[in-house]
Amino acid sequence: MSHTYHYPRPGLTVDVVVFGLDEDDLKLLLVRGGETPQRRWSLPGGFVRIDESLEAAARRELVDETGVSDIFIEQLYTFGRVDRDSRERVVTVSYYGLVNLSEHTVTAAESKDAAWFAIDDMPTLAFDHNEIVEVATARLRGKVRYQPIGFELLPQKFTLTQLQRMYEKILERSLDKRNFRKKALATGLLIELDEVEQDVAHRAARLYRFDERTYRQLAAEGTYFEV
Amino acid sequence: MSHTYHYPRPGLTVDVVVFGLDEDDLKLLLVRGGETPQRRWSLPGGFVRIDESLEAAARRELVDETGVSDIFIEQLYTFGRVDRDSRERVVTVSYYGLVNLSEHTVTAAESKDAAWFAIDDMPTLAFDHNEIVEVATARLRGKVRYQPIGFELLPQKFTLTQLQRMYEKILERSLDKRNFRKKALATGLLIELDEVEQDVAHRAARLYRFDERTYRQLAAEGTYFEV
DNA sequence: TATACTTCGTGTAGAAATAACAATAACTAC
DNA sequence: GTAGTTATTGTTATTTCTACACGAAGTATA
Repeated sequence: MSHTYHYPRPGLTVDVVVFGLDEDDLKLLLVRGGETPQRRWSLPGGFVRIDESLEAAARRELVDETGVSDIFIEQLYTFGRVDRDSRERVVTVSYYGLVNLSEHTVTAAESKDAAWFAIDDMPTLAFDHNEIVEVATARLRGKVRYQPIGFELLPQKFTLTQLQRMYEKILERSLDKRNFRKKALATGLLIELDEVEQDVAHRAARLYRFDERTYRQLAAEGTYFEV
Repeated sequence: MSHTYHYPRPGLTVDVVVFGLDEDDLKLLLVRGGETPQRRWSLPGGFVRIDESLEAAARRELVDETGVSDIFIEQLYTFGRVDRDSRERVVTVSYYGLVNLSEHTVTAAESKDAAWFAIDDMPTLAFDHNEIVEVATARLRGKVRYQPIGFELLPQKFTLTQLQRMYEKILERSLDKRNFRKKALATGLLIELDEVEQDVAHRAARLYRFDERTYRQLAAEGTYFEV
């Protein structure tokens, strides 16, 4: 690694693909700042400062541009095509994040030109952001099969039907109810609560919560979880 | 993404973790340039130029520093801890690569201060490079289970025993011979050749080669391969 | 040319995981 | 109390996985 380097440096940014789930759809958080060419919608993100880590930059930009804070994020991929931004050379480190829309009300969103879009009804984004979203979607689909990250999309207390719907929306196929419940419970990662859902016009379903403690134990042993 | 940005920019480098396999071990390609603090061994890598893609930069640095060219590489992870290089802020995009040591003779290596190290007998590396190697090893172990990338580590023509040894070295556990062979053949990704290995002091094993054509077809359909 | 040595190549049976399938129970709304 | 909606639960056939051992093929050498 040569340290005496005097050439111009590529710019370095972070961009965040935030997935949210509501009763209907898997959604994506986009912003429309004044700075993007053609005022296109784009992913929240911005330049990395000299004194902050990549993840810190991603969280900072996310709060600044959308008001969304304290969510699960994870690094996705780094995009560095020379012409990905027509104005100048910029390399971007992308992150993806998961939120449950019911508990995380994105209050600041509207006023700041941020909005949720259904994932299969998205505008053309600025730069290569559509490509980043595709990579993020593929990663989510792949990862959800062997790591229980999907819980980040649900409220703390959820029903097995909600859990199943979540998987069905991410994987884009329907799952057998009885088999799904057997497998989900067999992971040992669900804690059955003494509560049922409220205000439904039919038999109320039992509520469960994710067992983080057991998860961390199993994860440390390198165990896999599949659904 | 704010475009009017006048703060100092982090440096941007690439680093490559190259795995090689010989009869004995899984090995790693390291360099000892004059520029690293304490003249420690480090991963081949260097600054990204303004007019080249990340992968191009990784390949260029790899050739320059080790003479190794035209190998399989894939992006791994981007490391951006603020203090990962004590001299200045540098973010590095890491790649991992796979070569078969028998066919790829690294001629230029010795003269350029490059050498192969057995993966479980490595020196302390410069910067956070030991951490990068750990992430690369974990990725390789994870990935080899559901994508047939391991073939990059073998010569074009190989025996089933060689294939099995390769998996055993990567996964660090022994596999059952009969079950392994059944599964490997069942993937449909092996082409049986009309040749056997040469110059062995015992019954010679049949040679196979990897069926890239079939692989690409199956990969396009999103099929998984497990061993 | 026989004998020792090494690796190659192969099948089966029990266990476990997976996939397909529907009827009754609980509760709400009217 | 009746209609409507969703919750909850078990069995069986199929597939996949795991454990396990021996004769065949070829080389080396006495």
